[in-house]
Amino acid sequence: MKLGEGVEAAIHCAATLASVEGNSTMPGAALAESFGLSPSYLLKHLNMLTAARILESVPGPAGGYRLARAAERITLLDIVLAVEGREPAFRCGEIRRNGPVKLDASAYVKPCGINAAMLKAEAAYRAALAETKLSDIVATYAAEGDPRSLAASCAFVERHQRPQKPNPTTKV
Amino acid sequence: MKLGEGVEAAIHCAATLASVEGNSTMPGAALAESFGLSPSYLLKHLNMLTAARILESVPGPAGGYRLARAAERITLLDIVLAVEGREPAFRCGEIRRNGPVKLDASAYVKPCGINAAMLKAEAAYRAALAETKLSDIVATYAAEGDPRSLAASCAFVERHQRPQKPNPTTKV
DNA sequence: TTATCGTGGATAGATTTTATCTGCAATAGG
DNA sequence: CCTATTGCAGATAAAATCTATCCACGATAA
Repeated sequence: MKLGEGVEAAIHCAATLASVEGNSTMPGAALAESFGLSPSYLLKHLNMLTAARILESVPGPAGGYRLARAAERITLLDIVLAVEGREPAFRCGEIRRNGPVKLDASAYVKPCGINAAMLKAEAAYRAALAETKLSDIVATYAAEGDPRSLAASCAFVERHQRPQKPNPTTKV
Repeated sequence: MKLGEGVEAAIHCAATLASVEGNSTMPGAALAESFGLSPSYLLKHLNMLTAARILESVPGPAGGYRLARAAERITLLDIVLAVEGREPAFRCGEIRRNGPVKLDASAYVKPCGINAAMLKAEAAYRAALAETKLSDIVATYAAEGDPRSLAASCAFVERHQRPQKPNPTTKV
């Protein structure tokens, strides 16, 4: 069981974008630089977040990314599912049917108990992720993070964020 | 996020071995046949279970595998960790340090909040897995499974299990 | 018009997963 | 002792996935 590195990048980027003021945006290249990531590859993950309506993107110069809704309404589960996909980690192959004795399909109408137990555990995992909001991450960082790190992040955001024209159609 | 297919195979095999009487064993080839799996590959997973002291193996003709302890004392978590490894699914790459501004390491003594949140969710996952015992799986199967499937499984175990000499050193 | 930005597709290298085979050690039974 | 069966370790390789890069394209602010 393993999560791709994109999850870590996506959460960090989303947390950074939560610090961007108003409807300003931040270019993907700046986000990549902010965490020492490959820009081309990070865009793939940011794209996943955009497709999942977690981020909004603005093309053109002075464009970039911003949160699609308030950080209070974005959970870690939203981000993880957007990047890793919505399929459960445990996929039942129904190998119980593959024995030497072939039974009628009616013998397997009841769901596999092993699958049920695994999915139940995964539901607990997702519930825990759903409990943590992006705003919690940011708040914890602001409250407990090192002041130097905090100052550096704020300066970086300040330097790279770009104000947008008020746009009625995309306005929150 | 994905679990290997070996997990499903391992749990099914362990559940099957829970039905073996006394200290009898069942060969890996029989277990593979029981679920239509590749024998060579299944042995790899069974080996993981043996290394984790979940199964015991007996070499030689009339040898095979059996549970190393009672099914009541084996949880799904034991099996999942044995097969998939004990490392957490989310691995923090500390990308927060990789920005353009290099800070002293002392700025990062506090653990990354994102990592903490992800590991907390994973702890919930593991706790849920730890709550389910192998004996629960078997009991549910016996109580709710289709009688035909149940009968076929029992017959298969009956046919392939092999009694062992009483061995004081390995005795439970 | 130009330069900047996001999007999508093609591509390729690295890593992991899945699977097979072989030789080896252990051992029950003759 | 001999043989057949079984588990074990290692090499190997095919397949899938993850990571990473590049380029052509459309959008748009200045």
